[in-house]
Amino acid sequence: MAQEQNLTKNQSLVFEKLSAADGPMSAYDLLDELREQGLKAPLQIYRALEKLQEVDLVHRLESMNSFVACAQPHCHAKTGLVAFAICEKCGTVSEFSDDVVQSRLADWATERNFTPTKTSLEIRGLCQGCG
Amino acid sequence: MAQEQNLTKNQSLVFEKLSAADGPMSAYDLLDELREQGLKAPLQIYRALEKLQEVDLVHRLESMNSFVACAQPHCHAKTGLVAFAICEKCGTVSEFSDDVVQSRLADWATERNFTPTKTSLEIRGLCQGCG
DNA sequence: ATGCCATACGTTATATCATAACACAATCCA
DNA sequence: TGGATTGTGTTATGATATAACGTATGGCAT
Repeated sequence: MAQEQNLTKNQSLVFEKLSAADGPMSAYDLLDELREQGLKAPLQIYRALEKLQEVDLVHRLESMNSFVACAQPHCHAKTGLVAFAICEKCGTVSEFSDDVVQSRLADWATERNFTPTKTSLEIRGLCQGCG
Repeated sequence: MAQEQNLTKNQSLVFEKLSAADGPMSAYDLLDELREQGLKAPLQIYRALEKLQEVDLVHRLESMNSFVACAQPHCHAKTGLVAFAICEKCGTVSEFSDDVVQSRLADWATERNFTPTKTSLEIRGLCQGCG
């Protein structure tokens, strides 16, 4: 944390909105909800999101072009690999990580001299309540 | 296999083009290259891609909004989970699968009564030659 | 304090990716 | 034979993302 202290106005607005949401939001969702705070252009959102991803406060869900506030900023910055389970019915996103998966992937990369920069792991499906 | 026999004209065109390519292509890349074969609209491409994904001849790379021909249609249809390593410099995509990763994720899902429909696992980074 | 650098901001315009809606054609097979 | 399913073609539109430009702000070494 403490990172949250360093955020600029736009970054804070986006982060607060995303944290308050109960699920993922697209950049344009965020823009719509932040117009009354003075934000007017997509780039303002995308730039804030870019920074927030850099400092691990926000994750991008590649499979649905949207964004979520990180569930536990403190932990995951260390663990590296973050995975998501996304319910296609109710939209709930569960964030988790798995050391075994992580090390298997690290092994794969090491064996092939592949240098990973970012990994995305997303499971689409139906959650307990919706299954 | 044999599946390739059942493809329609548009599906074949898209699959052939994608198979001949040495890397991923976007839907609009495909459209540009298939105009001379008579394809004119994005939907013709997207519909073909949709079918090709259903029969496991093509994969979608979520992190880059593009598509690749499946490296080994016969095997992967069984294995279920397919992972990709994507070089951000040269664009090369390596397809692989890992039973351990797969079973860990299956366990996670089972424990939570989550019913997976599709999983995407993509590692961005630099390949051996580009690292 | 001055000048420089890195970072963020605001704005307009544009690029890129994807689907809705409608009408028509081909095929299967009950 | 006629209904269901799947594929097609077309136009229009929606949704997501970035380029390019200029300005402003804050740190910090001189």
